[in-house]
Order: sequence, then structure tokens, then C-alpha cells
Amino acid sequence: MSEEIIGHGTWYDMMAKKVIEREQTLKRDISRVRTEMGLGASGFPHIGSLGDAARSYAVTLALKAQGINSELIAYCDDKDGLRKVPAGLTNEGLEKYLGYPVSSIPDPFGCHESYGKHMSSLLLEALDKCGIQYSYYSAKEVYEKGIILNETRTILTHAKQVGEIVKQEVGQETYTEVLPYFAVCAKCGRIYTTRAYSFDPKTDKVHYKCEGLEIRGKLIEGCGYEGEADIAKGEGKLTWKGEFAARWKALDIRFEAYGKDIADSVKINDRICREVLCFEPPSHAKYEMFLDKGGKKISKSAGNVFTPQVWFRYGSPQSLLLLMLKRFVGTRTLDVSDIPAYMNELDQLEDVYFDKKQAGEKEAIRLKGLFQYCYVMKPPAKPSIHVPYNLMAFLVKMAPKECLNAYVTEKLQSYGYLQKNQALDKNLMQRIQFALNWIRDFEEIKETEVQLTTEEKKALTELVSKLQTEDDADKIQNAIFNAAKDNGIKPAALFKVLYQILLGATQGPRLGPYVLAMGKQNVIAALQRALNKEHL
RNA sequence: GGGUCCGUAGCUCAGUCAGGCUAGAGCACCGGACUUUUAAUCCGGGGGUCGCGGGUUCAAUUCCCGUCGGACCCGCCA
Repeated sequence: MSEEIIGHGTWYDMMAKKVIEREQTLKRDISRVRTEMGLGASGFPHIGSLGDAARSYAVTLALKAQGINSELIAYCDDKDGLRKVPAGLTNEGLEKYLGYPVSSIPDPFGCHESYGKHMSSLLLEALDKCGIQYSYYSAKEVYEKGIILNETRTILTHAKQVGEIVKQEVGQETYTEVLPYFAVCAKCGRIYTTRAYSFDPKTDKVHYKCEGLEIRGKLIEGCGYEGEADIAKGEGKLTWKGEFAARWKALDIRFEAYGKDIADSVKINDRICREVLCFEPPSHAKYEMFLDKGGKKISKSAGNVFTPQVWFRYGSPQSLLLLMLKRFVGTRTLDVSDIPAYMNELDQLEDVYFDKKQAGEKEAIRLKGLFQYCYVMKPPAKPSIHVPYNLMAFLVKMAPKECLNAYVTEKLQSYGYLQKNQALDKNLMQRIQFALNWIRDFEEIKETEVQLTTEEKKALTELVSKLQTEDDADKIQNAIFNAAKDNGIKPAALFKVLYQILLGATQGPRLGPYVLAMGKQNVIAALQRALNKEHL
């Protein structure tokens, strides 16, 4: 094994090296090496689509670290047709737009110029939050401006060869009869309903009929129109079996990560790219799907799709990048409940990065590298204050609403996370917000019914009468211990009972001060309720 | 029909994609310490055929082949 460490010691650095070596072998110009990601525009972006971006961008960063000029291309599939009305939008009257290019469907939310723009901007917004930089290309513009015209023309004039490749690779025979091109029907405006039958390279016109198409057992009906589409004006698009190849060449893409769901498509496009367009396809890296673990309800409005926006409610963009980047192989199952773990793990990485925590030599390099990738190579200059997520959630949950920040500040000071008189900083405020959202959405405080023993009842009754007259935190604390001892109960057991009554948890903050913070009368009332329930 | 991933402590998983110290973490559990334990904290402990069988190698949890079990993708469209 070679002991030499490449770049930052991560998989991405290794990949970048392979890309460079391949390009050199191919004797191609590497003064600019582009990576690419596909930007879906036909539904709410699943959090997995961010993985595609994050991983390709990490390779771009790795290339840059090795002195290569690189950029990520975000290619927006806004010319794709709407195949299915997404969950969550079933009442927006979108059925009538099935089969239409998403860029020509009005935005049901009314805030963007089209349905496609709305959806793709959700993902772009997430990329921005993560600090992922990209050059944006819209398929619509790419076709209309003729950026991809030469490649489209070549593919259509070699349609027979393309059809043969498709047949050989996946056994599908459609394209031995039909051209790999979807024209937009000039009459009804749909794109998936047309079938392209012939192409004339002299006029750049595709002859098509609007016949309809069955997608997932559902037929989208065509209007029967027969006409000609001008490929130079972007009056249609290549089908996916051919389009990747065309844009790889047109945009000079050298690397693209892809999910296993489109593995066959990539295989076909690699051959088309090489054999028909005479362009060596980009280096690839295949990754597994991102699956929902399910179980926890996610969001009311977003149609239950786990979007990046959902993540950002409870965790930082860097923690999301950590999830995406820490491991390349293997299926990633995602669940909102994993977010705290990733937040904590990022803190641990930061400790390694700032040498606060020791790791093996090779391991340390890799972890520091991973940390830098999570911050898209702009890591913080100073360590931040790490408060474990569950502690923060706990504090926020316990804190009286009116003085949340003060309560949390005081606790953090007494636990030593903050110096005396040190205030909350921006980072901690952010963490409080995450914790607040978390508690609000998942951990409603409920008053649980508690089975009380006779001794416990007596102890609680004593405590209640003591509370009436006591206003000092320490004395209240002592009163609890005394109430336990006087009735032959272990203090720990009584505390547990109290926490269950007051917080619905088996443990909690120091009760003396908390009783006061919560409002003594409220506590007394809660205890009375628990006692009364028992009497029934 | 074709293909991919996963299987490691009681649980959840890391480590495997660049083979190399005694295979790790969190939680759980057990024991001990601390006058009243409050995020408790600190110290210690038990726990593992790394799914199974072969192969390559000086060396395999890691690479290759096979096998069992679980999950997923493609075979319309994208």
C-alpha cells in the first residue's frame, strides 16, 4: 500500500485524482474540468437530490485542491414533462397539465414563473444554504439557444445506431422504430404524447404525431395532431436515452455522480457519447439510493417528502453535508430523528479539526478533510461552543417560555459550557432555534398519569404544603429530599415521580430552582392534579 | 429476467470505497466512589465465529468467487 495521502485524504480526493489521470490518458485539455448534477424540476426535491449535488461538488472541490480549475454545472431538467401530480398538490388542478413541460405549467404557488422553476428553486435554495457553488443551465434555454444543437442533430441522424445501442444494452426496442426525441406538440402543448418518426437534417425538422403515452399504467392522451418541430428552436428535447450524452459533450462534462436508479441510462448514454458523438464520456461514480426510514411524521405542507428544507429546520447545512459526504458507498436511510446525531458528529469532527481530540494519524487527516468538505473548504477559523443536541433540546424543553434565552444561558454557564457573564453567540442561538423546532414538532410535553404508592402520596402532600410557604430554591430542593426521607422513599425515586408528573420525563433539571422558574403555583396545581387523579 | 447495497457487542451503528497495531463509539447492563443523585459525574467491567464457505495475500471485517438472509433499483417515463 502506498502511504502517500492524496489531497485531504477522502474518497473525493481519490476520485479527483482518478479523473485527472483519466483525462491525461485521454490527452484532453484539463485547463477546466467540469462536473455535473441533474436538477429535477418535476416535484418537490427529495433530500437525496442534494446528495447528488454535494458529491459532485465535493469532487469539484477536490479537483481545485489539486490545482485544477473546476466548476459544477447544475443542469435543470425543466423541459421534462409532468408525469405525475406530486403528493401534496393533488388539489391544485394539475391533472390537466400532465405531459406538459414543467417550464410551461403555471406555478401553483404563484411565486415563480412556472411550476418547474418553483420546484427547482427549492433545491437551488438548499444548495445556496450549503454554500455549494454552481453554474446554472436550464434545459429549456440550452435547447432554445442551440447550445446542444449539433449533438441533437448528430443523434437524430444516427438514430438507427442509437436504437441499436439501446436494444443491446437493455433490450428495449422502442428506439429502433421511433426517434429518441420528444417534440412539443404545436397544437396541445404536451411533450410526452408525441412520437417522432423522421428527421430531415437539411431543415432540422422532426416529423411527429401526437399519439399519447402510457406512463405507470396511466394513459396521457394525445390530441392526434401531426406536425414538424424545429430542433434548432428548441421545439422539443432528446429523450433521456441520448440526452445525457448530448449534454456531456455540449457542456464538456468530465465527471458526474449518479444514483443507481439511472444506472442503465448512464450505461446507454456512455456508449452513445463515445460511439455516436465521438466524445469520451465523463468519469462516473454510482451511488445507492437515499431511502426514507419512515416512522416519524415529517411535514404537514410538503406532501411528506423529506426535503432539505425539513432538515434545515432541525439541523445545520453542514450537518446535512456531513450526512451526504461521510460515506459514499451503501444505501443511506434517512430519518429526521438522525439529525441530532449528525449535529453531534460534526462537533466531534470540529474537535479533531482543531486538534482538541486525538485520532490516528491517517484517520485524523481524513476526518479533518471531511470536516473541511462539510464547510465547502471554508471551515471556521475558531472552534465553536459545543452543546450536545439532546442537552440543548432538554434545556429548551424545560425552559419557561417567557425567559427561554436567559434560562438556557444560565444553565450553560452553570454547566461550564459558557463562562460566567458570557452571552449566547450566534451559533448557540441557532442551536437553540433547532432545538426549539425539534421540541415543538416531536416532543410535546404531556402530563402523564403516574401510579403513586401510599408513601409517595404522603410525600407529595407534605411537599405541597411545604411549597405554600417556601420561596427559596435551595430550601425547596431540601424539602424534596426531606419529604422522601420522612416517608421512607429513596430520594431518587421521588425525583423520578416528580419529573414524570411535571415534565413527563424520568429526569430533569435541578428541581428547586426550576419550581420557582416554572411558577410555584403551577407546580402545586400539577401536583394536586396528580394526587386527585389517584383518589378517584 | 438483469443489477446494486446491507449483514460487525443486547440495541443503534462507525470502520470496508486507499488491506496493516489488541475491531471501535453511543446507548443499555453490572460493580465501585462521591454527605442531598438534579444533564449527575468519575472510575472499572462484562460482553464479538465482523452472516456462512472458499480463494488471493507476509497479512482480509476490508479485495475476489460462491452461498444464506434482508432491503432496494432497473426492465414504462424520467
